[in-house]
Amino acid sequence: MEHDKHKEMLKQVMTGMPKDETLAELSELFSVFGDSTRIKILWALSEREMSVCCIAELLKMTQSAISHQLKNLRHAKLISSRREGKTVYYFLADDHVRSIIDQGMEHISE
Amino acid sequence: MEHDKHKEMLKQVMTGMPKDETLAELSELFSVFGDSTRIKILWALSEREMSVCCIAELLKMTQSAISHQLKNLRHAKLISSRREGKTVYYFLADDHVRSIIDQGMEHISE
DNA sequence: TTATCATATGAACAATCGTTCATATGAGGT
DNA sequence: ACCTCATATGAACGATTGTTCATATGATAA
Repeated sequence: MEHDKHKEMLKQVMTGMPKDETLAELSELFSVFGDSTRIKILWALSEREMSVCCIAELLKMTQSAISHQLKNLRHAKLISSRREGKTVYYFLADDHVRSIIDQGMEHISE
Repeated sequence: MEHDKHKEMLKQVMTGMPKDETLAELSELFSVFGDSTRIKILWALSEREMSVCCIAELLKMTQSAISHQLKNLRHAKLISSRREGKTVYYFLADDHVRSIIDQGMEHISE
């Protein structure tokens, strides 16, 4: 029957799909990339590690705004930090970050 | 001087950075992936093309909610559609989509 | 200690977002 | 014409988000 084949098909797609929790985690990851301030920060850090005020100066934004966003990025484990005296240097946690950005770039430029 | 080297460094990072418009476009792309409903839809469509009501049934969500999200995905050029009688079938616009998702998946599973 | 510089953080605000509900459009079928 | 099924859409709602402002913490120097 037609209806049975339909249900069969839905079931098949369902079983291939990762569990809700995983997909939620995935969308959370992408939403971190979904803000231009954070993208700029990530890009800057992919060039070299930087202090908070340096990033703020580079992006012409408030130190507070940057600090808040660094918190988000740190929470998503995309960046790490290192303290040297008064200043804190931030850097990319791994190079998945850059490859995700590059993949997105590739999609845009077509 | 120390201060000149700092400005030099900032300038160098700036020149390497894509222009604001591009980064805004990039973050908009990622924010489309930044919602679990949309991720689920994209995943489903990466398995096979599907009608609106089929997606709604699969995700146990309202037809309206799905339709609104399909609009977002279509606007981001991640999906296309094909009409067959009364029903409209949606499918992935290209396979960048799947590779972006896979890249994200790779980051999560570590 | 006190002063200063670098960074972090909490509250408040406007703006954006995803869903729901009601309704509109559009394409058959009778 | 009418009815029905599939899809689209506008308004409204609560929820989340990014920035600002004010203030707190933390580290160094005097």
